Amino acid sequence: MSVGTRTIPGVRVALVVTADGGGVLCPLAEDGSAVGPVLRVPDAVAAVRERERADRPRWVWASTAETYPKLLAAGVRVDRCHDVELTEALLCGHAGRWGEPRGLGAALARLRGWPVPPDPPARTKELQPTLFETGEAALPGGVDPLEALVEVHAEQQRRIGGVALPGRFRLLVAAESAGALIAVEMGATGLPWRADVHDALLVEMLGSRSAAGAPPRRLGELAERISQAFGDHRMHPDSPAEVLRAFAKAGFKLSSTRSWVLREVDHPAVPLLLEYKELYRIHVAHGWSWLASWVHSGRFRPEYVAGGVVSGRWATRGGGALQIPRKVRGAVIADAGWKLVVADASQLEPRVLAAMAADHRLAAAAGDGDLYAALAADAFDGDRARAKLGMLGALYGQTSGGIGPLLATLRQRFPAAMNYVEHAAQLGESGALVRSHLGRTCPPASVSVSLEGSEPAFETAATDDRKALSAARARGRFTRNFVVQATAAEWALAMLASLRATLRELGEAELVFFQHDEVIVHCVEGNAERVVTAVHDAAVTATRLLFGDTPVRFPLAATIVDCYADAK
DNA sequence: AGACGTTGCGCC
DNA sequence: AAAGGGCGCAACGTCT
Repeated sequence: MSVGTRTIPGVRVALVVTADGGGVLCPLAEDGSAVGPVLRVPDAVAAVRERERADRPRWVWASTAETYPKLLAAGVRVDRCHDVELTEALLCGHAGRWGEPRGLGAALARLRGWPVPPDPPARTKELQPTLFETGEAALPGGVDPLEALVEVHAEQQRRIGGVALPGRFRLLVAAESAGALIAVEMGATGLPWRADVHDALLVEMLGSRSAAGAPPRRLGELAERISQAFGDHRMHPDSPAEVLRAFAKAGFKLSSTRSWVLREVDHPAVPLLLEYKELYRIHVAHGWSWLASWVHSGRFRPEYVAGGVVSGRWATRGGGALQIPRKVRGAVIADAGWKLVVADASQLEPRVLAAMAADHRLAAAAGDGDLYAALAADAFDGDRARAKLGMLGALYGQTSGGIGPLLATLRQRFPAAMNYVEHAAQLGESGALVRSHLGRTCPPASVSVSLEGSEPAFETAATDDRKALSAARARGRFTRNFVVQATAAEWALAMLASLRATLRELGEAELVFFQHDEVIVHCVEGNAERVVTAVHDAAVTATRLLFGDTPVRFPLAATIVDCYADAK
């Protein structure tokens, strides 16, 4: 079937998919102006497939999360897109108007000075309708969806050109949009997951399953022994309140039942409780009911939410995909004849800081090996644990736990890097906004914090001052970490997008998992070595895209394994 | 009963 | 003396 799209010029193509599966397309120039006629086709999927085959334009659409699953379900993958919704959120954030409705309807309303409608509620996987939906419902009556899309996109391109560092922001928009494509693809592909192996792991840890409603055998036994340790006082070990009461009866006043609090208590129930907590956690969070809800046909298919975290990290909806406990990773096993390539960026955040701050001394000290070991040799008398503690303290704004001397050492050895995070913290404390390397902007403080102007008239004033100071410090820790975490997320997205492009050329290799600084590729055995090379190349590409010719190295450790648990 | 906040722990 | 960033999830407690 020919829809004639090959003849349409334009590096971008705006696309609206209508409820009946038809499509409306319009070729655009880079600046968003239409450079060809609007084309109506009866089959949007076929039109996209054909145009993609021809010259892989950048698809401009309202929402990747909304449109792409349907294309993908029909077997159509696209190379690039511009996600209007995600871009709108980035632009609003950059302008200090964080959290405003980001949908096409809202963006158009702002543009035309109309009342801004709220975003339609996010649709979850389970609630996906069977037909295409284009967000038309979110547009005021009488507005042509394609017209709205083209108009908003052109305005976005203009706004992008007006930010302080437009080149970087363009990269951010491209990376965010690529991330949205990958999130949909990865959610559809799923992570190879052997339910039989998972079940065996659970039985090994928790004991066999009991009758419905009853805990697994070992959990039940532990609960029984815990009760005995409290003098046959019947209790639920998973209820913090009951545990506190039981300890109080035994003469221990505890501030909480956190494991590090329990560890300090000399009582026979403590080791049993600690073991119970660990197993109970596995049972409720990644036990048999998780397995039944989330693993089907040998795949764990979580729903990834690109741009779901303010720092640009992904979130997930359901399944807890970003918190897979190490103890169940043994169930992640490659298909027969296939391998897993597990790659993670080593100490990504300190390296990102070194690059952002152009701290050549930190770059040189880090090299391309174990950053903390190198730092330890360089400044901490070989004590790697202290080097790591100090660096993480600097990134998170920690001051307690006796790390003061460590921070002092770092400040002395790497002033550029330390000044960078200190400055970000000061900006946050004074109420200013901070941005990532590519221009993602932090949200404003929800409660405005003012250090000045408090009237010390009553005795509560001192308390208020303390509260305000504490809130300002918390804000400073947030902005301090934001600049690094958000830039690390950008590096990871750029790496992922580059890797995806290479894997498409390679074939028989698919991205199956991504978590902040770690990626898993599932590929035929014969491709594994090439995938490892692709991973390393992607790291180099991402580094160059973000930081140009920085001396900072971003090693990406990749291992070829059959089972996720065997990596690192 | 349902909304919402808190606790505690999993991951980075 | 303390003052550790970002999430998701399940269970519990409180309010409505």
